[in-house]
Amino acid sequence: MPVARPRSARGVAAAVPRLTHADSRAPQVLDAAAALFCRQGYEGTPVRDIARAVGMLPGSLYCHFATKEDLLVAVYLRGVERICQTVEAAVASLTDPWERLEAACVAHLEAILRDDDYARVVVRVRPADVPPAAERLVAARDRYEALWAALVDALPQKRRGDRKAMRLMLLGALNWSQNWYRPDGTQSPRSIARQFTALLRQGMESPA
Amino acid sequence: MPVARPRSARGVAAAVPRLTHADSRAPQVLDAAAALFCRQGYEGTPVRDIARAVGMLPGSLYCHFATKEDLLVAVYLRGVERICQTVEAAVASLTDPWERLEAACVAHLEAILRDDDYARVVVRVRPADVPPAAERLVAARDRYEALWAALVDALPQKRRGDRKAMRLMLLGALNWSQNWYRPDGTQSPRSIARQFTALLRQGMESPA
Amino acid sequence: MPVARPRSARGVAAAVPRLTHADSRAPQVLDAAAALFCRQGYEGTPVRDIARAVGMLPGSLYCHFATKEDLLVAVYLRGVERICQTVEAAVASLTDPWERLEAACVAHLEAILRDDDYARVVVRVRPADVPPAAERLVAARDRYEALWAALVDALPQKRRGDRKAMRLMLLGALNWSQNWYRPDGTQSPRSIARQFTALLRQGMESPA
Amino acid sequence: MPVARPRSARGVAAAVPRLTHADSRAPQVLDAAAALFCRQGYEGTPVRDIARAVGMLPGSLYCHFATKEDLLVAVYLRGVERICQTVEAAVASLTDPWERLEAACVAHLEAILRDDDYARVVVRVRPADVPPAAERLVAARDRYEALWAALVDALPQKRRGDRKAMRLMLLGALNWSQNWYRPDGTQSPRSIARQFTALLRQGMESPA
DNA sequence: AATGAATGAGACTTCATTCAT
DNA sequence: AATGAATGAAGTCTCATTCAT
Repeated sequence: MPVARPRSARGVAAAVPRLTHADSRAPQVLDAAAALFCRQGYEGTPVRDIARAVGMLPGSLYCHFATKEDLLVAVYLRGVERICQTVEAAVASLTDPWERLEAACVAHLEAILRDDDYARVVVRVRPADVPPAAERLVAARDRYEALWAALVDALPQKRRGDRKAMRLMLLGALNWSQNWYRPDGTQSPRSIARQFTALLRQGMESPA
Repeated sequence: MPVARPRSARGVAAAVPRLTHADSRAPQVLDAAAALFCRQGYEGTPVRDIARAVGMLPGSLYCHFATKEDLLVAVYLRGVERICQTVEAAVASLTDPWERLEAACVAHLEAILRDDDYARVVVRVRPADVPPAAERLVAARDRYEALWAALVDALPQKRRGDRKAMRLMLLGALNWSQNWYRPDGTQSPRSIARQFTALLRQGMESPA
Repeated sequence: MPVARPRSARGVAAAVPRLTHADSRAPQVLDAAAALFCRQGYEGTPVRDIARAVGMLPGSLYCHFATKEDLLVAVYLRGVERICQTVEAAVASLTDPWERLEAACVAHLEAILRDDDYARVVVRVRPADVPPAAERLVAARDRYEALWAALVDALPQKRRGDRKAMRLMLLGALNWSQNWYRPDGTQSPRSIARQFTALLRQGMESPA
Repeated sequence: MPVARPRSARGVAAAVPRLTHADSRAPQVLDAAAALFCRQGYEGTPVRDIARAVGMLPGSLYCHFATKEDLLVAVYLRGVERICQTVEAAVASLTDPWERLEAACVAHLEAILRDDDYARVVVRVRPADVPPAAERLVAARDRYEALWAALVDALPQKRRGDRKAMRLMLLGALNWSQNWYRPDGTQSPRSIARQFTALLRQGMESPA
């Protein structure tokens, strides 16, 4: 039974950066959530951590997002949107199918390994971990994969094969790199992307 | 659902009606934990669920494992052990390097997609989710990957390239299939494994 | 979600964007609070619901009422005032004591079961639920009960008996009807009131 | 609600009141919940208060009841059961219909005003306050009311009238007394019950 | 080996209220 | 008069773990 708090004024100077309306901190919340979700996972991140990261109390988050789940959905959808744009931008000026594919791989890896917490969440969080939102997440992810399907379908293909299998192989290999990539290692996202693309193109048996 | 008894053989039974060590239900607990961890993840599985699956109360699990983490470690280590054996057995009778690789892929996929909850846990659970045990888990996983390194290194290679990249690509693509594989789909673990291997061997540009 | 405008007509829009006092939405807030308190109770009604019902934000309510409690008190007092007037008006033109009592019962029931959210709150909300305001609420309710005491005391009484008991019985039975009355049932507030009055007048043993 | 005793007999009480299995405190929890629900209502009672009343931590309650709601349901159902028994016992040795009715009123009032916290909850808590359990509560309450219907139907009736109305009037008046009864007043549950019954039997117009 | 009760920390969320704008 | 963000306390509930029996 929460009791009315008496109306005493609250002390403290105006030095505290009390924010104006225009300064909605929802974007900051989103950023913090993305940063934590991609590092600790969804279940592994208490809302309190997100709140602390932006200097709020846990309850204050609910001014901006109705539930923790909504927060994840917002991050995820934005992640899909961003990586779609990133990849599309990366291939926009190219015409050769293999060049386009390689550029997409580079962009994808740079995003999910280094640059874009939102995109990282898309790869890190399993939709099935958040059952009530799973459908929407999967739908979004599918949009992104459609983009890859187009890239793959554009490749010249000298031999019979399942393009779908190829897409699954490539994207799986790229995504899984989140599990082993270390930023301080010898490989860069770009170099990994190139190697994977080359392998896929020529195979190990091709002559130099 | 008794599974192969864990490593060490153990002492004799007492005369008292106490259950002998051989009757220990630890293996059942381990099975249940593997089944749940690989489906719901480590954090997503309450010990209560594991207990219920074997008809015990939560507290009773602690007769067999000191902590939930220990339980995970036990499952994980056994998972590595089993998939090592599975893959080794699959390639044992083969000599051709590519045949060996393909057989390994088939065995790996059948294990992590269908047959072996322990192995599935190895692919599903991130060591980083369980910080205090992470090192041991990674060490075990590395043992398994060494096996793949050997398989890959044995391949004849006509062109320069990073064999490590190839291993990471292949294994990543295989493991990631846990995220999209559906048992009721048109593809079987075996057919996926074959496609991936062929792609890696010949690339998309090779002529038929 | 504009609510029926309260009694007074409203002047024309001023040139100045500031609203005049006549424009105050306090009455609408009061109406919404009455509607919600009588349906969901005091504790069961978040201020947010009240705000939403009048198209405001929760904080904006505090321009009109210092606390949620004040809001309840305002509703409650007005409820007492209104049901007093309603009942008084209903008996004003009658002189026969039993006719007056019956008319009062009809008016009371129509108010608390159907017509008057404010009056309903008086019956629904327990003063003890709002300790700091309890005294004022009870005092108001007592004013209303005094009215009933007068109606009952005016009855001719052939036998000894406790008029207070009679009042408590009748009013209790009427008020409790909030717990079982269904608007779509076969009984109307009026028919219930008549039956209760008749029973009280003649008892079950009286001959027809 | 005694729980099955576990195998071993129990030693003497230790100084520390550590309880044995046989001492399940579920009944104490239920008692405490009944005591608090009937005084503060369901929503007005935090589980923490119930826990403190039995010297537990809030979380510990969930060993015995899955949710706060389940706790209420358990209290409520038991309340119905008890007041049914109380009233049935009170009328068992009587044959005269009016004597039986009066005895029932006395028993009912003594229970809901003084003796039986469980029964008080049945009168105090509105099923509609607990939507997911409302149906079960109403069903239980209906069982009790059926008992009253039988008592009322057994009355000799000299004039036409709605027995249902009579039951609703009487029970409503009795139940509402929870809102005004004060244990330190001049009236006892018994005296109230007698007055109400007499009024209902003879009405105010009957001669002495 | 297993039980059943209890713990204590921490999870997400709600809510009346405040306040600069 | 109203907004929108934030507060801080409190709410119900979960969960790994402990321990006497």
